[in-house]
Amino acid sequence: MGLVLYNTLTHHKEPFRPMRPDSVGMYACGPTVYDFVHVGNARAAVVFDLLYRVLRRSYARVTYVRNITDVDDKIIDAAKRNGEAIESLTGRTEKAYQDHMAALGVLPPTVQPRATQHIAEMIAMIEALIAKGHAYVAHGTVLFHVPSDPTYGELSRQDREGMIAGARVDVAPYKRDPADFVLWKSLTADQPGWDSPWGRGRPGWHIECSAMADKYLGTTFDIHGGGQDLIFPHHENEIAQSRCAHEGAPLARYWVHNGFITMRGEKMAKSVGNVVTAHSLLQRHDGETIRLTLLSGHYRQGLDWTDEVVEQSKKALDRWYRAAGDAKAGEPDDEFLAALEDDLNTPLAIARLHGLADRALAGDTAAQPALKASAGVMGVLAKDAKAWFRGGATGTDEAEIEALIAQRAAAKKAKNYGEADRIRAALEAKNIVLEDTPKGTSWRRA
RNA sequence: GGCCAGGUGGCGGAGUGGCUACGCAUCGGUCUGCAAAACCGAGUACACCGGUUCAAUUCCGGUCCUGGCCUCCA
Repeated sequence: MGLVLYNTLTHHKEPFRPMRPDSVGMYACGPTVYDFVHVGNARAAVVFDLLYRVLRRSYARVTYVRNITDVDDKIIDAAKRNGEAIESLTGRTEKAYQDHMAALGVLPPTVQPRATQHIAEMIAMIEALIAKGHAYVAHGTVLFHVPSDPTYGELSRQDREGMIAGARVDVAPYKRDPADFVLWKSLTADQPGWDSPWGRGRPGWHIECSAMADKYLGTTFDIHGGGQDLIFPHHENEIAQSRCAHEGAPLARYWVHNGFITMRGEKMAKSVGNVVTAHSLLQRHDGETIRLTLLSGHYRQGLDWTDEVVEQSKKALDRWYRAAGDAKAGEPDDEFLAALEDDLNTPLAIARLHGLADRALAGDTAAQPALKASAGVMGVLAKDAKAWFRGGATGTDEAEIEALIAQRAAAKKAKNYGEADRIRAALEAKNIVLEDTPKGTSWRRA
């Protein structure tokens, strides 16, 4: 079969063929580190992590680059508000991000470059753009001249008229064209910045991705990913900068964009005030539950975040852990893999996992290793079953639970079912569920 | 206004020109002291209006509605 991906550039699903037979280069836009990421940011990370995992099955070398944006107005503002040094804020936020991603089963990318460590590369690219007539300097600020790139707008299918008609275009007086955007922003001496050929300043938003992608993946690479809201202007501008700096060579061959997380149908965003952070969710749910919820809908569709969908994912994982038992991972199921290779059709893949669980529960021992391995490709079912059902601190001592189970067994033997049910209810109140089997009573945390 | 996605059963959510998606919830049953888990069974869907077709939820056109982007944004 082989992987098929929907390419935003062409609006079609296309068979994925890398530039080189055995290696793939992929870039995904990472976080701006000034605060905890929300579920929407987590979705992007999980989606591209899944793509990374799928690619690694078929290609010997996959280079996955995910940047860390550690220079930005929001960072400077947040640091000022906190009375904290910028490096302190970005350092501790990045640490939290790495921890949260690990909890969600997101593998570390091959490279996680930081913007502040690539200022020289950005300056070099800006100089090249000026030399080629695609950028100009105005009052210490360097701007990309959009009309100098005749193919501008290809990704978002926006023409310049459309852009300018948008109410929020900032038509600064020093711009030659309303659509021109900043490559290097001039700053006064007291603001955090770097020296450059155009004076003190800091890079514009888009240039870091172009410069770092060039450094780690080369002029043209295979896949570029990000959230749908980055299509315009961020990715459009990245494309323009890189192509113009590289004599027309395209930046990326496949563009992959994930849909949004919504709350009651509305986009999750700080400005709306409806964000749920990964941090807060991880305090209430296992990372696998959150990850499966994020993958429960197709990545290009919107996903409305509710307690119900999280609960459904929890139940699915309970069932799979029960079905897989202590089996070691074997080979993933072919139909499952085919679903993932069809543009990451995770809902269909999940249906396949349910099918494997059915077989495993019916006593097909071959289905257990297949279930474990298949779910593993999706980054879930990675723990052992006992840890899944009994893990998590609830403050109830396990010895105490066993003692109560023994008491209940005695009561049952004496046909004192009132007492037996009382003990069971008392444990249930502590979130402990008992299951009587022919081999005795077992327990799990709900 | 321009551009881009969508509207599937109580809910979540795939997919297909004719054949049960799947899951959650619900109802009935098996099992159980009763539960839990598991299993069996039940059921309902494809926004609306036209068109193409032997046949459309699936293709085409139109209408209505929802969400996103239009230089903060995953």
